[in-house]
Amino acid sequence: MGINIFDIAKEAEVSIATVSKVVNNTGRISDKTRKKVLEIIEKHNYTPNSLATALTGKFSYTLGLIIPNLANPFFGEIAKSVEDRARELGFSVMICSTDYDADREASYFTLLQKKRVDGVIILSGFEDQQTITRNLVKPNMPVALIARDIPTISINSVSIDDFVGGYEAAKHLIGLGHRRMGLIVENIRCAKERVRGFNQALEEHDLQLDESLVLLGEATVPNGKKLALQLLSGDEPPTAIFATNDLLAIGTIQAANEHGLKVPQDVSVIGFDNTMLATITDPPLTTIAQPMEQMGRQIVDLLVQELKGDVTHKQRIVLLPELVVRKSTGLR
Amino acid sequence: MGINIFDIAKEAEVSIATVSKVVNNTGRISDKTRKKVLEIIEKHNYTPNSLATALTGKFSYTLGLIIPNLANPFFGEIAKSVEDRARELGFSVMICSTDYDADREASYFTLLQKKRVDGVIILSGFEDQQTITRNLVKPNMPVALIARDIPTISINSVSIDDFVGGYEAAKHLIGLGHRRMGLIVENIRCAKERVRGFNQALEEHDLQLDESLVLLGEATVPNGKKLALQLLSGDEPPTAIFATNDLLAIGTIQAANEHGLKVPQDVSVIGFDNTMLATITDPPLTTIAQPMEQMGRQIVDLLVQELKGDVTHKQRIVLLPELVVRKSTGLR
DNA sequence: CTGAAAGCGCTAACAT
DNA sequence: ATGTTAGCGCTTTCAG
Repeated sequence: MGINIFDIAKEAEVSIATVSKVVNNTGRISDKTRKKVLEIIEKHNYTPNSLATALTGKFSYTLGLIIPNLANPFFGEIAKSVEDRARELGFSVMICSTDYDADREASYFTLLQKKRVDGVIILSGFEDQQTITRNLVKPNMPVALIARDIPTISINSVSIDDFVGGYEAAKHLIGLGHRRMGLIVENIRCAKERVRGFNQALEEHDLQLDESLVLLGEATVPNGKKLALQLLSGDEPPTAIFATNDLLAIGTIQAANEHGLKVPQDVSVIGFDNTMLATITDPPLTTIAQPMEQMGRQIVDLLVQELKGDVTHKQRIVLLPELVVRKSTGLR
Repeated sequence: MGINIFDIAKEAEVSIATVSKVVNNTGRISDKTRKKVLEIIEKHNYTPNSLATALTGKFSYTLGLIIPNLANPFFGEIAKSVEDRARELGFSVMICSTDYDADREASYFTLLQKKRVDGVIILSGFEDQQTITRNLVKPNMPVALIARDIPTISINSVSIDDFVGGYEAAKHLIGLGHRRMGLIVENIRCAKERVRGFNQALEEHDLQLDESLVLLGEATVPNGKKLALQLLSGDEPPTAIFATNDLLAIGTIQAANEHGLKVPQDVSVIGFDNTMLATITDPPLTTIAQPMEQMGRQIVDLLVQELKGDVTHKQRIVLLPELVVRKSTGLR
């Protein structure tokens, strides 16, 4: 194949060690030889084989990112930010879409080990403590969690305070005069935290959630629509609906429209995430914002610090979500 | 670090060659030894170091994907489909976001070479023939283009017929009685093809494009809005606007709303791509659909065929776009 | 059917 | 300041 370190060494009339040293800027090399070697390198457009480098050295400078589905803008934005930051720090990222398939998620663990990535960032579809613990912590591979958290294990993570997010959502709705709320909830742990926070605010106002207005389901627009329709066509429909992510909220708006209800006049809708989707619906979606950009950055920083050994203790960074008021919520 | 082929060989009381053979199912091994080796492998959860394998063997089983911005759903959907198919074929994908930065795009070429990926799929922000030719074709690295095409070089590619897409858009609008059209065009070659197709349909109907109604700009929602506002507040505003992608079209709908115009009663809007965004706007967007899923699949197939040497001749696959009529276009 | 040994391209002690 | 050499973990002839 291509040209290698020996070819350069020979042509420059030095040893491969010397070439290696000028390439990596290590050891002491006279300006003269350095220049000469650099010239030959330039001339042949030589670039070290990082597979060999990784095999020898400490790092492969590659990170794995395990994520449910890139086609979902929430994950897309996070992936983008992870890749951006990784690149700044000199790491490439290998991307693994699980499509919410637990087996696939597990098999990626193995694959990433084989590929000798230096660390793995997980945005799991589940929060199956078992899978993660068994597969990654055991082989002693640096792992970091993003947007999900497993409180029981010691692991670097960046997430938001879901409880507060739910709390804020409820407070906003209550402030607008709503008393009877419907919930559309994705079936994952963090969504349930949001519901807990929501409930807390309710209780503080002596309000109580009607359990029959809490619907669980997979996070897609059509599914949000289906569930919202169910909510809206009941005997005593809610005057406001909290969906635990933007996709579900958008489905809810669609359902309202289809049901002949105006948002927000007839029913208020509030989402969660603040993806770009929230800005393009009509009406634009009031939602609880997650700082996706920042989360991606920080998780990479944490992971890289860990694997470089800069920092020995693990961190759990919890960011605070923020209410973004647009036009989908209004006075009761 | 971890356990390696020697450890397995020792414990199984065979040579490393034997272990290698059972792992790769090559050579002839007695069932007895095979079983024994497999047992030890299982016991220690041994998994070969793919860096070493790649260093020796022919393939690294890794592909590079160069793409502008994962946060854009169009790219996200393509990335997902590429990753899915790659995985089915046993390849991982290294993802590289260029953010429409030519330097960054170029530097990724080099990086991917160093990492010894087996091939690269490019969805470039530009269609700078130079960059691609210089950096990839020269070092003899298999490259495939998706959603973009460079007619002048011999390279595997999957794209759609942009000309036909534009033609269809115009035909649809003309059929609805529109005569005065505005265009919002992303400043890349394929978008201009779409405009050419659009023009062709116009000419066939003895219509002529008013050049002052053709605006160029970067493909973002806010920018689409800005440009559309410009179009809409002119002396003789168009009755229909063709935006060369969904993002721009969404901005256009927003501009219309803000300008007090109803879509489609006062102005029709048609987009391009058919991302999930098109379904959630109000009104839902009429658009020209690209089969993103299929494009991703096919480009991976093409690239893998090429690098495995299964197929020697290059292919240029051109898919046909399809008009998807929703609610953003109506009778003049 | 199995094993010895020569690489793959590079880094990092250790000499010189 | 530069070179020698022993790995890194694996595949693959080539002998036996």
